[in-house]
Amino acid sequence: MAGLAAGAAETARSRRASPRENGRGASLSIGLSAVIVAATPDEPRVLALRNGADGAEALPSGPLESEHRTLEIGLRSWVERQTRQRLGYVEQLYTFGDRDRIETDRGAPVRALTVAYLALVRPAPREHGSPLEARPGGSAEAAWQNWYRYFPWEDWRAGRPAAIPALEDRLASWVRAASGPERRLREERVGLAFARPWNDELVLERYELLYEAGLIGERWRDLGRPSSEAEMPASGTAMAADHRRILATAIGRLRGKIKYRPVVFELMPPAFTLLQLQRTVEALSGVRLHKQNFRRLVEQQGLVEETGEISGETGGRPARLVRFRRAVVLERPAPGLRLRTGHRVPA
Amino acid sequence: MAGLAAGAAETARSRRASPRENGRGASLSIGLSAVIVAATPDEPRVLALRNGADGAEALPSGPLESEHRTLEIGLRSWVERQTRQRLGYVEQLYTFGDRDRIETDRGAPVRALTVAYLALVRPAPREHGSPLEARPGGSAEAAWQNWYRYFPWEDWRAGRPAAIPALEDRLASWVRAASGPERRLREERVGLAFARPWNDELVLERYELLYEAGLIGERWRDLGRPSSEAEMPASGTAMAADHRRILATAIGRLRGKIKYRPVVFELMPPAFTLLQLQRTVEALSGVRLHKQNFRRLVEQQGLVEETGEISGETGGRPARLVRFRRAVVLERPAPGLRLRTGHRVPA
DNA sequence: CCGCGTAATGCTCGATTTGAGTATAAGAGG
DNA sequence: CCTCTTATACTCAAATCGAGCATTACGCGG
Repeated sequence: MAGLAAGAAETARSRRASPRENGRGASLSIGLSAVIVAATPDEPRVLALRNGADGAEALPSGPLESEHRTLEIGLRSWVERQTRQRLGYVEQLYTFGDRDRIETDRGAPVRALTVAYLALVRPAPREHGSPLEARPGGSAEAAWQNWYRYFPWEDWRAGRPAAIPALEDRLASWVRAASGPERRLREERVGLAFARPWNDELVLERYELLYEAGLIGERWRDLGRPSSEAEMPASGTAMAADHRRILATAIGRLRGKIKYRPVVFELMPPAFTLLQLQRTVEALSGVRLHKQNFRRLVEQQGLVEETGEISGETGGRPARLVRFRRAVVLERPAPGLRLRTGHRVPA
Repeated sequence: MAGLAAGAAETARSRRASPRENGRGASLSIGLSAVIVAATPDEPRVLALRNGADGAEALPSGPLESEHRTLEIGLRSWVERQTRQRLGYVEQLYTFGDRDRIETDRGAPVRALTVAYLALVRPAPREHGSPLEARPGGSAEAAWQNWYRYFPWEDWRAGRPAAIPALEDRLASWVRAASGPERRLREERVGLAFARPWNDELVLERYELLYEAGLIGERWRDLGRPSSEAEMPASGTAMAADHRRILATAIGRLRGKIKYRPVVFELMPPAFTLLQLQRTVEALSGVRLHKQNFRRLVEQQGLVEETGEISGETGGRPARLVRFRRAVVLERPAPGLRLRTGHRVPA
């Protein structure tokens, strides 16, 4: 958790503010990047631009400008200009600043500091359940992408992903390639990240392992060596710079957060059925859930309330439409703690 | 959670790198700040410098330098130079960057971006249980401070803090001072942040409410108006710039994190008794815990293991000394989730 | 109108976990 | 040996969980 491994990237990023001279001779640029997430009951989606400097897909990003009062405002305005997508829920993710996160400004190297954000958007009503528009409007290059395109090993909804065995094989040899304490360390990291039962939150940890083991395209690009496709079985689509690492951070954070904050509802339409909710959670977390217990949880936690309406679109028996019950935020301290009241003394 | 309220501060900060010109005319500086936490069974402590520009206490901080390969390395080196304190566990907290977080460089305003970190340090063996050295060595101005000095309303270990009634009174009038939807909003925010039962994690939310309501010294300083002490009943010691906000962020994060990650152990000596552990958790979270249930939790979760030794220092019957059981990280997905395995289908 | 297929919803039930105690053990100090 | 203080064991009802089975209600193809 503490500290991300260094992710090198000499790829130039477009649209940055012109860099400033650092008193000590190096240059510095500050960027804002956004992981913009939407979801249907089938697919978790992220907004990507097709215009990476090297043609790779990229996250919407732009420079911090002085007229932006706060970082978040800067981000919102950039995103809206770039993708014509209005942002609702926004939270700061992480600030990436390794020295080797370099871009070039007219040939001069520039240290790139990027403050990354996670944003959740609600699909237009008719889109929930049907595919989202591929083109969210605005910049012609912005498109919604199923995020498992970048992380095929993260989707366990239909059972163990086909990519896993090959990846585990390669990881095992990567472990064997080391010796002594380093080997034990690798062993432990792999064991934790790929343990059964599957831990859906370790998205970043898995990405970093695969990166270090040379199973991620970006790794070879960052090293300046050609990537031999054969070496990377089903390792997903590459992205510009370290955007895939940022995306991994976002997915892990979101998967964790839905378990103790009612953030899923930021992705749901105003009214929905319990199965739609369940499928959306499943899409995000990449695992299947037990239907009856899921509804029991949602209902007895008071997360939703009746709208009184009925959906006919189910394909089976019609379902009640419910909506998010805002009051729950005032009632539960934060659904799902450790240290329950039983550990506390009445005071 | 999404977005921090703007925290203004025209106080100059010392020891920043010289600012760089921003293409658009404004200047920018990047700082690293550290909330360094230690704990005894009695007191949660934070390392503070006594040398704020206006004499206020400040968090250790310094500029990002180009020779630092990563932000975290830069932070560590700064802290070690400034306080002679070696850092163990370090995690990035938040990046603060409101435009009005300004410092001045020879008269010119500079936008200050600060990447804040949370660090946990283990006291020297003999210090756990006895007071920490006031002077951690290194810079003569660094001193450990009980963090409740800055947040008197956060310590409920001895029952409702004396400061609370006055603060709630003042908050109630602040709520009444608004009307319409703004009033309802304030009402809800206060209701949530100060609800019974007390929610120990809402440290930042409470600080921001008190700040907005004018009950925090920094507010008046930031507005450039004299703070009438009478208006601020028991509102704690002020800090330089927005350091108290950063500290609030850190405390809230730490209080939340101990509930699902074994981070407390980063603050414990190698061997300790269960009561020492309990008291440390209580000191951090500011609430008292049920002794028997606390031990049951710790033991049956497998968080600790016997050392075989016995402590004589208890004041009562001698206690077993235990140590953190590292293996727990490999066993439990993350002690304390929602969505237990019962919601998952075997796949 | 019947029988499927597909979902929605209801309900059960043993196994754990929790919340809140009570009871007993083992030192130190007088 | 009495008291104070803390450690540690054990209890027990209530709530929650994990895993199912059973029933209901549409649309649709005959």
